[in-house]
Amino acid sequence: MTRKEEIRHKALEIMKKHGFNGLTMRLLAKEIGIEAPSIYNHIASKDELLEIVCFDLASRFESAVLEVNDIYFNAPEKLFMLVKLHIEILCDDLNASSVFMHDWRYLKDLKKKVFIQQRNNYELQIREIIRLGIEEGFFNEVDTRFATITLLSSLNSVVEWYKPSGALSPEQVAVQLNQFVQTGLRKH
Amino acid sequence: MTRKEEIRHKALEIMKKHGFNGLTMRLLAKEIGIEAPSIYNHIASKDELLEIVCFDLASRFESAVLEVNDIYFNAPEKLFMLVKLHIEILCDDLNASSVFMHDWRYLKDLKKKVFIQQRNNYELQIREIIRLGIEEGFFNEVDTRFATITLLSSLNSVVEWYKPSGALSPEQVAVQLNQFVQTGLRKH
DNA sequence: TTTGCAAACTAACAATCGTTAGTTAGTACA
DNA sequence: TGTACTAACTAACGATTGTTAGTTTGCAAA
Repeated sequence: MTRKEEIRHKALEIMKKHGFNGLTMRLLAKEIGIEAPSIYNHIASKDELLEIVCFDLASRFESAVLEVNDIYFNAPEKLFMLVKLHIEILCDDLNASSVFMHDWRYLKDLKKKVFIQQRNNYELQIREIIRLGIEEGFFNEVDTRFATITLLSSLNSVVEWYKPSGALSPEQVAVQLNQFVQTGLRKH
Repeated sequence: MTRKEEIRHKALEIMKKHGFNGLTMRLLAKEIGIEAPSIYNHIASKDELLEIVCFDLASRFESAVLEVNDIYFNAPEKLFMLVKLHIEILCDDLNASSVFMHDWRYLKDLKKKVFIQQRNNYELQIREIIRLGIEEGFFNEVDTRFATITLLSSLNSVVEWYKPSGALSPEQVAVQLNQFVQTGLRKH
């Protein structure tokens, strides 16, 4: 692992724990074992650390939904596939995912604007899957925006509790979440 | 509205927009039309502003779940009642709710510990409702911890999109959310 | 052996933060 | 009128922040 990678990795760890504002360059440096200004031999700014995480994950989510819309055909299947990919991405780096969820709001004005736009686009494509499901007669006639946001919140909660050391694989979590959002708690 | 109330109200507005760290006493003062140090004639500290919001809401949630467990009898009914009360509390002050969701992590060590404990207690009581629902044969045999966290995430997402000026009342939102978590997206 | 570069260092700057001290103006009440 | 209190003010403190400038060290290539 290069120094730059080490810095990014440690920065994510601290950000997950203390939030973006709780990450100080002096603390980050101390954890690595160097002095704060030395960090700037490897990265451009503190903001950059946040931007890279946010936009990297955003683009991965975007790829996922594009993939889903390319291949799978009916809406319940599409949704299941999306849930799987979404959870897979989240669990791939839980520190990054946590920062992505909580700290994107500390992006600077322009970057924040772009980020929100990407996120909205992701949401729109999920809405389309749900709309399709209604059209196909598989889903209840819910408000698609409402359903999408609620769905995503359910999925994203994974970053709050998932432990790689636990019993469930990301795939298994996805199956459970898929059941939750598709069939709900009630038996029938 | 007294000055103190005005300060708290404006502080919530700023915190919702910029987070706890984005709230500075100078900005807060400016928005009110006084100087920063004057604020301290009315409040003890910046931290206090956060603590009051967090613990006020926490205790309201706790009351709600106690009320539910006192009165209503079967699990699906209990759950519906809880969803209604939860959404009602969230929508009562959306600024406060947003801060409650995002900024509790900036509570100081001891306060944070107590807060997490209260939140865990709330979650535990909801788990109990779900466990009851499984026992009664109404709910699928899900992992109760998983279900509770997922459920709560769904409910809490309301603070991200609900607008009092919109078409839906909190009650109507609760009905939709209840349907979502109990019966899911799929038709049967 | 010399040169060049990567990556660390020390020192410090300018800005901003929450907060305190000390003071002043206005107002209600004795 | 005199007194006490509320709520504002100005000035400033001490700490912390991200970051820059300038320097030093070690190593690899010429």
